[in-house]
Amino acid sequence: MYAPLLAHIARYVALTPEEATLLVSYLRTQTVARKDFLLREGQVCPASYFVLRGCLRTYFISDKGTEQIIQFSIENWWVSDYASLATHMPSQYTIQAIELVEVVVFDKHVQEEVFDHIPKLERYFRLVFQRVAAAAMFRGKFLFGMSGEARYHYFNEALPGFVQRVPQYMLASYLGFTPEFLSKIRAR
Amino acid sequence: MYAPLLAHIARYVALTPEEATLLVSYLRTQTVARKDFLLREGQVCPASYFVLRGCLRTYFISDKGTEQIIQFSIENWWVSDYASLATHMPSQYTIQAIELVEVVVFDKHVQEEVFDHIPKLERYFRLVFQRVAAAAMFRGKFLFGMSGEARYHYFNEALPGFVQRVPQYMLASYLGFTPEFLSKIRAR
DNA sequence: CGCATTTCTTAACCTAGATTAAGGAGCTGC
DNA sequence: GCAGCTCCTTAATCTAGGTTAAGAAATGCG
Repeated sequence: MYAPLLAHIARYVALTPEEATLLVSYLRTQTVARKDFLLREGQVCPASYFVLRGCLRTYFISDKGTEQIIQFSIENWWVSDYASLATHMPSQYTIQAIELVEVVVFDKHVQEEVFDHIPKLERYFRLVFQRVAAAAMFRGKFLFGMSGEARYHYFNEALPGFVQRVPQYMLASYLGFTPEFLSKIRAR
Repeated sequence: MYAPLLAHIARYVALTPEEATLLVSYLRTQTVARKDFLLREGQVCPASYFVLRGCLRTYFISDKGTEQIIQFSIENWWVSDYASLATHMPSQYTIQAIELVEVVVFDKHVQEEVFDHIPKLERYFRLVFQRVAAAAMFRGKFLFGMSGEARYHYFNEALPGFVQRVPQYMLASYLGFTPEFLSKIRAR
């Protein structure tokens, strides 16, 4: 049940069996049905989530009422609204399951205790977030450095399985254009 | 010289005087003249930098040969190319001073030793990067959720001093449109 | 299995922002 | 102080992608 998370942690830091057991005692898992929500706009984000299985999307509602996806989260990814988590402000984002999803829940109210007891996890999360910082830079390059059509082709070549896995209208939203435009690209 | 950095760290973790002295012994400062570079495209990024004074921009060269800014870094910000730092691959970005800049240099080759000796810094950086993750989500909302003109007005109201501080053509690049379009917005 | 809903495609028309060109204002360096 | 460079503005024209509408295909549920 927690094996994928422990394996992921092991890539960065070596937990002793005692530390692993202790960590697991603070965690729980949650299953989210397709189309169900991990976080709804207006809620205070209560936890960080590690994706064991499935795919989630994080989106907000634009002024025009459309759903603008800013990230997908698949297996071995951490997902949350970190601003809401830290400040207890209501979130402006929605995190929804695109397919049946299973996550490990790392509740906010246990996080400090866990870090106190297992300081190695500070390092683990520092490294995880450092990759997030790198990915943010890359996404900037991706969005600004390529036309919409170029972004689609790049993404399709880099992650063909993923492209098959999500609805086209969601992919279009994430890539920054409309479903109609994506259809036009694909028809060329 | 290092007081702003130590003050920034103190917001997140309490270092003992010994830890602070030890940390400082691993650091150095660097002054970068206006228009000079902290990192050039093609270099392996050698350090993380904390901005003591001044402003830097991180950009890449687009296919059209234009400079596309993905971030500015002002006082109390950490800046680097985290992908290059971690992987030793040549960076695809350039980090350049917009005005005279002074930074604290946290060299890659001392980082592990520093974290070993001062584990509290793992927490400090975890918290710093967690804010970076939150900022990345916000930037997604900002870029996708507003028109170019709305982005300019929002930014101008949120950070008027900053808008005065950087050349218009750089601001336009960061906000995702051309200098001519920015002139048009301002003329309305 | 049928029907309702969701997803995708197509195309005509529209527009936010890009491109191009030209010139003025401000700044910098000698 | 002036020449050259950098920055900014203006406007005509163009285009990448948006909007709107309609309908087909796929999916899901009872």
